[in-house]
Amino acid sequence: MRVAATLPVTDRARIEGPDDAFDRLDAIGVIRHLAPHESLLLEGDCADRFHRVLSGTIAGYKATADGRRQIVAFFFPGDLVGLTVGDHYGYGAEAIGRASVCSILHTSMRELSRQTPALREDLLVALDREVAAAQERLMWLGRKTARERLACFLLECADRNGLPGKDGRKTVPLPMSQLDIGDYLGLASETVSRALAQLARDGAIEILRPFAGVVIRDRRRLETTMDEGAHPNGAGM
Amino acid sequence: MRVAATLPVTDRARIEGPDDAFDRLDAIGVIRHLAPHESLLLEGDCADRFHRVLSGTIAGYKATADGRRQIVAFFFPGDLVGLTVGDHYGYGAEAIGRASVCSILHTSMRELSRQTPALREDLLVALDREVAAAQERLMWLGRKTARERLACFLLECADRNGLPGKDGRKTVPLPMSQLDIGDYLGLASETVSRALAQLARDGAIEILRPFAGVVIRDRRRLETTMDEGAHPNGAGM
DNA sequence: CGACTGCTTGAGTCTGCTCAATAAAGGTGG
DNA sequence: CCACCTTTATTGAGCAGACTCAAGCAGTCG
Repeated sequence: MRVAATLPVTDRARIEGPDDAFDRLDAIGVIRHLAPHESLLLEGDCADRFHRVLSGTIAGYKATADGRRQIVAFFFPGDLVGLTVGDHYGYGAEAIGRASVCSILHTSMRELSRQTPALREDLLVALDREVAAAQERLMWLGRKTARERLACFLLECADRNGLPGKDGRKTVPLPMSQLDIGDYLGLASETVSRALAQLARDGAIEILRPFAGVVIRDRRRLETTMDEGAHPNGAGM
Repeated sequence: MRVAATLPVTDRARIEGPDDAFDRLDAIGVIRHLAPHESLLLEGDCADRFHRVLSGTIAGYKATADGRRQIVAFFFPGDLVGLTVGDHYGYGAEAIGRASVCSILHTSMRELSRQTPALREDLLVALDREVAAAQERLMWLGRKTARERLACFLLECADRNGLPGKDGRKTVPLPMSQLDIGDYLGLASETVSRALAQLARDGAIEILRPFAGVVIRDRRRLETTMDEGAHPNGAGM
């Protein structure tokens, strides 16, 4: 898990980071390359496989009939997309930019996990993490202001994909558009833009131009912004 | 899973509903009775056991330093509380009213699952359902209006705990307070009260007085309300 | 080098918030 | 059994955070 985001990836790219049994998945899967915005799977589709991200970023989303969209997760290299034991996917998924994945059929997976019991355990861990992540974000969406959500998001991204810099600074690549960030945080894209601008004005971050990420300039300040109080929607105090 | 909500429960109560391997858990667990608002586990505590709800309702929640609270799940009889493979709980949990649970140590669980491989599978299914539920609710909190969230919530409760009535009507017991519902839906309790009142005015539901649930009077109308459009926060169109 | 897409910024507005006061239940103890 | 206190639900008034709409500005790509 956890890699520098978008690296040129050869056909059999190795994901860096702590070795988990998932590395073995690459051997039984099929590589697929995705163009920007190309769909990987649709909500409600019959779930006969899942995908391991090799490069790029994948967005998992739910949509309503009238066009509203909620991104339920961003998947980075090493992450598993479309993991479920049900028979239908709970969310759709599409590539943010160019991306590549390794697709594993449930049937192949079952076979492999007979030989490698550790895989079952790791699957449990992966699902567990997904639960924790989703529940953490329920807190964001239900009880935090736009600024707080942004701060939480940036710190999460920093911890997952941040590139270390001098004296605690981190460059955080954000491959997704501000519209996508809004759909992830339950905000309008304009609100994302304004909140980012304000964090930059406050000296917490620096925005990379043209927009491609941020540099964390004052992590402490960002962390206090995560919980500064004020009130999610509506009114005064 | 799925039972009539609050029944007088004897020490070794049997949960109704489709037999799952979890019934076996009751044999290796310890019964515990909880008073209203009594805490079952704390967020961040060392996770050495989980709990199966026997009777009553349990709320799983996260809280910020400044007192904001987000309920991440309601647990009804048959549900598993505090299920994780990590070593710390991701949320706290407390009883809504009187409740009883069966507490299973991870060590006992491991032992039992060696004998009963089906348990491992069911655990996966349980976690998978938790993921799906949390992600569904991300959509509610991120992209739905107060009325829509309420409609979604009532229909979810109806499907889990609803008591069938004549011609499609269902009595839906709601053991939690409106404040709890608000903390579940990311709303103020006043907003819950107002949204319920409006649904009742529209003829979709009938509110049981004193507040203890609702009767679904027009399910079709509730279902269209789930997605009626309009816009989550803020402004006009 | 246009046409697009994505980001920024401004103006105005609505949803859901806070604060506040009242009413209705529930629990407790005399 | 009733008075009292606490907790929960209702309803009103007013406010503000985040929305929509709209215009303007880069960058990017064909």
